[in-house]
Amino acid sequence: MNKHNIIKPTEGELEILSVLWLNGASTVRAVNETLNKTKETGYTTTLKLMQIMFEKGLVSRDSSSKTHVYEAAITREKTQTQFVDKMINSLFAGSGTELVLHALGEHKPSNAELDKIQQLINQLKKG
Amino acid sequence: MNKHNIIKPTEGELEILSVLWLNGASTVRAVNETLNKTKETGYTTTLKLMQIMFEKGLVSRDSSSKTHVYEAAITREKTQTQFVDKMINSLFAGSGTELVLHALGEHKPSNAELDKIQQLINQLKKG
DNA sequence: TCATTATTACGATAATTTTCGTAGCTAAAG
DNA sequence: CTTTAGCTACGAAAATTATCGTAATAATGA
Repeated sequence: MNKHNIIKPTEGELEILSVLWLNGASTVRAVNETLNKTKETGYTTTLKLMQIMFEKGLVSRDSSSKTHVYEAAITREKTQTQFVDKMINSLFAGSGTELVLHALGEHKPSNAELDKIQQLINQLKKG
Repeated sequence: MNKHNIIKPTEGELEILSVLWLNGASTVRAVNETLNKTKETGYTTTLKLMQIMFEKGLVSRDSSSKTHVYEAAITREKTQTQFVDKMINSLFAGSGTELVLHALGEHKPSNAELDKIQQLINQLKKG
């Protein structure tokens, strides 16, 4: 429907997308099994959700063989941006910096990771 | 119901909480007017939502006078943590650092803000 | 060929969230 | 005292999301 995904995945859809991003193209059964590691879900429930996602354009599928193979049709990066933006606006008064400070405070990264962040900061300062 | 807010506000509820966090205790009318600056919403719609939020414990209210005055019952900070955690898990493979890097890349902060972030990083490295 | 198995399609239902109309109450204005 | 205006309560409906049972279909192997 919408060429440029203004469609915001629901929470359930996001879980499925996560699996697809992580594992690549997968059958419904494979996705369902992955989901069941953390959350009990019926096969047809997952199937139905993925069919709806197909209609919405969130996933594509190869239906050449009986067992369809689904693939994420939106990138992880775009979706991250979509959600991060929404959250910054609704919870951090529009300030990305606030979000960064909050995240750093809550999830203490290792020194190596801190270095990586610092590197990006230096780069941003120069640019 | 739940002593420690495991209750996740819906999107609509979050918008109302944002107004309450920003403006402090407010009447339904005041909240509704603020909401209408960016989004058309009927008065009774906002009222009903806030009543439901009261039942859920998301807001408290002073009903001593006819016109009730509502106040956020959960802190912005706790809610931020709740949503940031969820997002890190569902969209950033559990890595807070990834979220930070993404946010920095998308929302280029000013140099002053970058300094503030760097300061926190240095502090974390030492601690 | 026939029975078994795995899969999709379809539709119905439940659960949740959002929206709004209307009634009843109260205070203030006249 | 009566009318008017604004507010809450209540209930119902619409819209969205999540769940699952069942039928139809195709593939597999005996």
